[in-house]
Formats: sequence, structure tokens, C-alpha cells
Amino acid sequence: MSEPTYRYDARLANEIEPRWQARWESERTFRAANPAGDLAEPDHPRAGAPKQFVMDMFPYPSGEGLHVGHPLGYIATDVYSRYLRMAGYNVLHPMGFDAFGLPTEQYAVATGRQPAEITAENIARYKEQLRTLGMGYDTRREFATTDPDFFKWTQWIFLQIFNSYYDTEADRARPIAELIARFESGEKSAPDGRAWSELTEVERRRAVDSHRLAYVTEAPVNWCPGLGTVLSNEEVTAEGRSERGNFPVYTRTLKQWMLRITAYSERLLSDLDGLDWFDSLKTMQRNWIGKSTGAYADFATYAGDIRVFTTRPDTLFGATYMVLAPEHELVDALTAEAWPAGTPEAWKGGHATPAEAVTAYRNEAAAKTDVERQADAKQKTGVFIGGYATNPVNGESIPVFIADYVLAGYGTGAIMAVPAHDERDFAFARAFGVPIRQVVAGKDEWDGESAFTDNVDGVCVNSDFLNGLKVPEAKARIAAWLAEKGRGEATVTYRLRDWLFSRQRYWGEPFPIVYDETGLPVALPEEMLPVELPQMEDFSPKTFDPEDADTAPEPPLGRAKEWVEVELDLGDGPKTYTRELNTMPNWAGSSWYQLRYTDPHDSERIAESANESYWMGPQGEGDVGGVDLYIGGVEHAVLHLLYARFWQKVLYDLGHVSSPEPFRRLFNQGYIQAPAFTDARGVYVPADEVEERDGVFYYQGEKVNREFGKIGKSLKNVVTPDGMCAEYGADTFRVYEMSMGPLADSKPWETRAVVGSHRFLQRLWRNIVDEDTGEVVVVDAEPDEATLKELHKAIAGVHEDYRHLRMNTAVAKLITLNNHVTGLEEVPRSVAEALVKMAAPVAPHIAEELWERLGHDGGIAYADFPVAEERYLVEETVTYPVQVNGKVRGRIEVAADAAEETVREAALAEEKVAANVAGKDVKKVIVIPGRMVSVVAK
RNA sequence: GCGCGAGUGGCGGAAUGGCAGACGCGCUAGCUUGAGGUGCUAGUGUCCUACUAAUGGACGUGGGGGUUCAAGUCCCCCCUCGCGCACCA
Repeated sequence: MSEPTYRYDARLANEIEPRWQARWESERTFRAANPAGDLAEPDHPRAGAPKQFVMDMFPYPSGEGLHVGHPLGYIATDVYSRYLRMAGYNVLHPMGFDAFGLPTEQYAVATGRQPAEITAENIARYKEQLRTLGMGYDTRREFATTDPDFFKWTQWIFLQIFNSYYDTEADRARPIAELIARFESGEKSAPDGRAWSELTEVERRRAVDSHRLAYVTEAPVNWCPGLGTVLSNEEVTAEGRSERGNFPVYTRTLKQWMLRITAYSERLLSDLDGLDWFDSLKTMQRNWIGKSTGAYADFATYAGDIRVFTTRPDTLFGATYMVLAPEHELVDALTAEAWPAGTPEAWKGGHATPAEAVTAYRNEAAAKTDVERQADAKQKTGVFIGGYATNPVNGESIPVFIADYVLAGYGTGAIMAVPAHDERDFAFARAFGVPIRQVVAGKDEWDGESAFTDNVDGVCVNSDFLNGLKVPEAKARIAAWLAEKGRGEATVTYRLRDWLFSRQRYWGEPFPIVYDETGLPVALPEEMLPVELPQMEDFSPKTFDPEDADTAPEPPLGRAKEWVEVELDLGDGPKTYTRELNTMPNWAGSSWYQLRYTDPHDSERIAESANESYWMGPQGEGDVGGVDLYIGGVEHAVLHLLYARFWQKVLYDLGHVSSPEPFRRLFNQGYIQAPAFTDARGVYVPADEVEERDGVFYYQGEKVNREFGKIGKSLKNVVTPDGMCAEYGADTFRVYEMSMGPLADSKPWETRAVVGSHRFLQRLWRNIVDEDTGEVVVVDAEPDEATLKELHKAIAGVHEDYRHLRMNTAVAKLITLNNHVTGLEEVPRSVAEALVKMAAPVAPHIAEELWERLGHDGGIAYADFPVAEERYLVEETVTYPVQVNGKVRGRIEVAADAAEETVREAALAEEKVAANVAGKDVKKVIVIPGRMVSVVAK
């Protein structure tokens, strides 16, 4: 016997869904109206309405396609967008593709195909999958970062960065031309103090280049031989390996492009306050920026001053030795020829001369991986270099060590060591027998067993003119003293480093830069953009033995000889130039793509100001502006989000955009994990072939263990949305993903639970359509009082839930209402229509279909979301639970407007309450209006 | 080690300091079916009281203490798990 012809099942869903998707596409249902330009549309149903810009972190289209974990955030933004549209907003909800980058290139190399070709295929696959899920994107605004029309502007922004400098007085970026004008007018003098006119052309260019926000420099960088490219700090894990591929990363000094993100440290930090982001995420950014307030102090040596950075200048009198990072530039000059008389053996590291000790220690330190270094962090190592430095505050001569607990990359790469008041210095001093001198005292006498680190209430002792001052006051006093003597100053340092911006790979944006005969960079003029990649047969990067640090990157573009050498006329006649061989990192496109959505076809600028400021401009005094809701994974906490904020600020400073922040509100969705199974050997077996019997799992008859993990090929636990759509329909899939739990939480996927969401939609359908005849069964009668109350309670709740991204509870409320309707003899039309409208954001296809069957032909996307009527939300009578000594003993029903005295009497009169109170003194009766009565009896 | 977050039925999860467990899965019973279930209906936290099994009672939100008439929710201590940072001077 077959199912009823008009039952809502997978077959029907799969008939309905493509039909509506086609209609949405042909009617361009989800187009958003721009104020100006080619997407302006004064007749749009939401033209002139308040705007909302809702977007996802766009995907990197890999060859594997989407699995069920990917669309969680996409569905959430889609539901939210559809809700907002029905609630009256002009909603911009776009999607694009982040397509330059390593995975595609690696796949292309492996298969001998062109990255562009693979990218196109992957994007097509993703688009198809997203369409199948019923996403309501404004597809006119779709782009990939690999589109020449798009990366033309990525290159253009790079030129803006290249052609600007940071004016520290104005605290903003300004065009480099203004700096040149200041040099020429003499307002600003050349680096070495000479007059501008005395400099040669090359010297002038060097001087200017050194101020640019994009600059080439020879600096220690993260070199990853396994990937054949250098990486930014953000792309290197705490273990000192590449985030992608997990290869070892080595520090090498190489000439590379850097972006001066450090100029924005303070603004990137302080502007976080105005953002509606999770605190945990803001904290991660704050930690990464790593602001630290302290002072510089200069210690004199015969090899020159050593500048140290310290957050505890108040302990200067307690410095009993100094430590330089092994790489510090003064180490060689300061290393003595022979051990000074009386040097303790422990300081020599068993070597005959300081030079030998230094060399040996450096080799030892270099050979250690970061993991090893961290592992023995507690055990301090180091060696005396034979030299001494003079404490500026008391003229004391203190020994200088090198030790790897001082990092070359932080502060000045040198510290004054105050063992009494710093745990690390204390450990080192104990290990090497260096004197420990207390200079800060607490209430109790210090036992000398561990460093005393109170920096709030501690009071200075043994510190000459600081004696008696509390730490905070002493800090200020000593900083002033140092400044006055010219031996230091108060300062602020940041952990944030400049952004290493070049990669030795093929599949990325080429730099709009060429080099002339001087070897200095020259910006290409705007009209030469975009600079496209050359067609290459062999574009594979030169990679090396991942462990071989002694190698150097070779950009594949160097092999495209005809592309590299160009004849150009850049104003002074045709000359031969050499192109920049590096490409941009794949964070480039995602650093500004939000802007392009606002005006995707503008050929004159990144986005016309009217459109950009409409969608992203600040909404009133003190607002930082930006996208109204941005949803994505927390893995981009410091990479993408820091870079995008930086670019936005540069563009803001230069007057190209109206908001200083790109993403006003950001929400991190959780991950969906799926069960994975391992056999007795610990090898993963295909999860979809595992069977469960009585809570035990079997694969091919063998018992296997279940665990939950990230969905992916390696755990053999991929579940695809395509499969779910085929089996239940996209609406069911959407409802299920939204009802799994709070959006921010990670949660396990459970295929067998999907049927619950399917049943809900099936019942919704059955409430409106006769399964056998296909007739609409709603009646034009007024709903009864109980139904009206249920309905309006649901409306009020669902509104709030959608607005706060609580799709899980919104769905629960819809199910509750739907279950109530299921119990009615007849379904009133008004209830059915409200229910369909409220379900439309999560289950748009079935909602459209029912809406049409209910006799509406305009589509549901712009139907007005139901509004709750207050009068149905207030109850005429209230049931009060009555507690006696904290336990509920009975219930009373009284009129909602009953006086407190009436409620109290009714409560005490209630049979069970009376029985519980019998024989006791009623001490107190608390009536919480509309909530509860609480009786206290002794 | 430091910081942040989270621990609620068999499972996913609901609960402005006010009736813990909404909603869903699973499970149980029944209906429908030749059979099956992606159909329908009802029940389902644990325990106790035995023939008046109900509209009863006790217990129950990781553990211990506290504030309160009232605590999953607020405070203190501890345990476990997850995430981030990790010699940052």
C-alpha cells in the first residue's frame, strides 16, 4: 500500500524545493536595493526601509564540497535574513568565495591541472549545494576573490597602503605624497639630518619607502621549507609549525613585503570596545596585540648602550644581572676575550672562553625546537658572556648573560633581571647563583623562597630615592628620572608584529609592483590593474625537505620569464622593469570583501560611497559602523579578523570608506561534530557502515569504539547535506540544524534525529493540506480563545528568538503551536497563515508552497511577519503555585488583577497548604504578582 | 602555569532568582499495515508508599559550603571537560 499522494515526504519536498529555488532565481526575490548605481531600485518592496547587512565568513571552495558542518552558520544567517526581510528591513545577504590559496594550488600540482580550472569547478559545486539548501542570496553580488574584477581592487587597496604612511601626530594614515611634500618643504628632515635637496634620487626614494605602510625589508621571517614559502606570525602555531600542513617553521632573515599593521596597534586594541563581539574573541585579539606598559632603560657597556624594556622600572635598584637574547646584536661586541677573574664555573657552561661559550650556547639554542624550549621552560639555561653593564640608577656593574628565556622578537630583546621580583629571573638566579636583592616589600617579611611579585601594594625598599613609594608611584617617578637623565623613558610596547605579506606561491594575487634598475619598488599606475597571473605549465613552488632550515624560497613566478620582464612607460619614457615575483597571502581578498558586496560592479572604485555608507556606515553618534551581523568560526579570531580590521582602518583614514570597523556585530557559531569509529588497532573505519546493537557499535561484525570529532575525510565520518536533502528535503535539514542547540555551541550530529524535524514539517503540511486529496483544509472560522492565546504567545516568543539568533527555541515554539493546531477539529485560516509565515525563515520552501496553496500569489519572502496582540498575552486568571517553606504544596487560581490580600487568603485557604501549615505559625506570606506565593511557617 | 567557557533524564537540549527537564531523538504500549516505517495516539527524571496508583510523598541540575521566603540560575571552595595563551620582561 502506498503513501497518501499528497503527504509531505522526501519525494514531495524534492519536487517543491527546486521549483521554488527556480522561482526565487527568476524573480530575483532576494535582491537588495542599493541607494545608487546599477543595483538601485526605487520600486523595491523594501526600498527606503531600515537596512541590515548580514553576512557569513565566505567559504574556501575545496574539492570535497560541503559537509553538514559547513552550512550551520550559513543557514543561521539565511534564517535571520529572511526573518528581517519579513519584519520590514532592507536586507543585504550576499555570498562569495575565497578562492586563492594553497589547497587549490596543491591539488592542481598533484593532478597536473590549472588552479583556475579547479577553482571554477569547486565554486560551481559549492553554488549548487548552497542553492539546494535554499539560500536566499542576492546572487547579483556574488564574486570570487580570484575574479580579475575583484582582485583588481585588492591590488588597488595594496597600492593605497603602499602609497601612504602613518602620521603619528594625527594618528592616522595619510597619502605618501603629503610626506614627500613635508620632506621637500624642509618641515621634516631626512633620516640622517641632511637637507632633502642634498639627497640623491635613490636616497630620497629609500627615505620615503621606509615610511610606507607597505614596505620591503630584510628581517627575520618565518620560513617554512615544507611549504616552500614564508608565513606571517599569525600563520605559525604556538608549537612553531605551519598552521596549514603542520610543517616546521624556521626563522630566517629574508627580504620580504611587510604591512605596517603595528602602526594601528593602539587603535586595533581600543576600538574593540565598540564592537559587539564575544568577549572571548576580543580577549584573543587583545592578547595577540599584547599591549604592555613600562619603560625603557639604557645600561651602558663598553660596546655601547643596551636598552631594555621593563614593566617594572620601580625595581631598577634590584637588577643584579642582565640577559640578552642569543640573537641580540650587541652580543658579539660585548663578549669578553677571556673569563673575568673569579667567574663562577656555573656561568661558563664548561667552556674555556666566553666566545666559545656563546657559540656553543647559540648552536644549542638554535637546535632546539620551540616545543623543546617550552618543555624545559622551568629549567633556565644560559651563559655569561664575560661583559658587564652599568645600572643607570646606581652605577653598579652587573654581569651580562645570554639566555633563551629572553626572546629576540619582544621588547628590545634584552632585559634587566630582578630576581627578587620576577619568577623567571628568580629561577635563573637560583640556577646560576646570582645575587638576589629585595627592593619591594610587602606587609610580611619576604621569605626569599620565590619571587615577590606584588605590583600594587608593594613598597620600595633599598632603592634610594624610591624608598617608601608604592609600586605604581615608583614607576612614574623612575620613568621621569630616566627621561630627565636621558637614560630611558616611559613607553608602551606591543607584541603585535608587522604583517608579513608576501608568499612564494603561484595561486595568489600578483603585486601591482615592478622594480627598476635601482632595485627599488615602483607602484604600477591604477589603469594597469588588474595585474593578472601568467599562464604557466609548471607553477609548482620549490619546496624542500621540511626539516632543512638552510634553504631559501624561490617564487614560481620567477620562472615565467616573459611575464617578469616588462617594458613600460611610467612617465619617464619606456623602460624595462621587473615584476614582483611574490604573490599576496590568501588573507588579502578576505580583508576587504565585505565592502565589495555593497557595490559589486562598480568599475570606478571599490564601492560607491552612497552604497558603502548606506550598508556599512556608522548608525549614529559613537557607532563604529560595519556589517550588522557577521557569522563565522572562531578559528579566524586573530588572522582574518585582525587583517580585515586593519585594512578597513587604512581605507577609512584615506577617506575611501565611512566606517572605522568592518564588522560591528560578530557571532561565532559552534562546530558540528560527528561520531567517528575506530577499530581495535585504532584505525578509523567508515562511520556510515557501522551498526549499533544495544549501545555497542560494530563494523563488519567487529566491535568498534565511538568518539566524536571534526567531520572530515581523515575520521571517515563525512555526512553531506546533499544526502540529507535527498532523504528528507532541504527544509528538514535546515530545521534540524537550527534546532540542534544554541548556535554558538558545538554539538554532535545525529542522523537518526533528523526525522523529528521532518515530522514537524509533515504535521504542519497535514494541518493545512489533505494528504489524500491535496485540498487545502483550513476554515475561515475565528480561532477559539485558547488557540489565540497559544498563537500570540508563539508569535511574541518566536519574534524574540529569531531576533536573538535563538533558532532552536524558535523552532520549539513553532512545534508547540503546530502540535496544538494538530489537536483542533478544524484549522482556522488565520492561525495557519501565521504559522506558515513564522516557519518561513527556517523552512522557506514548504512555507512558500503552503502560502501559495492558501491563495497568495506574491510569495512569502516579503509577507509581513505576524505581530503579537497584547490582549492575548495577558491571562484573565493566574494559577499561582503556593510554596510552604520552599516546597510547592498546592495551586490556586485567582483573577489576574486580584489584590495581593485576596491572593494571600486564597493561598492560605488552599486545602494542602492549610494542611501543611496546620499547627505552625505563619510568619510571612510573600506574593510575587503573577508568579508565586510563598508561605513561611514555623 | 595563566585566562575564558561549560557540567541539567538514556541522548541533543529548555528554563527574566519564582512550578526543573520546554521541544526533539530514543524507548514503552496501542492504532494503521500482508510486512516494514520517514504514519497516528498515549506514556516516559529516579525512588517510595500495595490495592483508594493519585489530583500522593521523598529525592533530583558535577561535589561541598553560603546568601535568600525561594538557587540550575547569585557568592566562596573543590572536581571534571573544552577552548585560548603560554619564559611577552
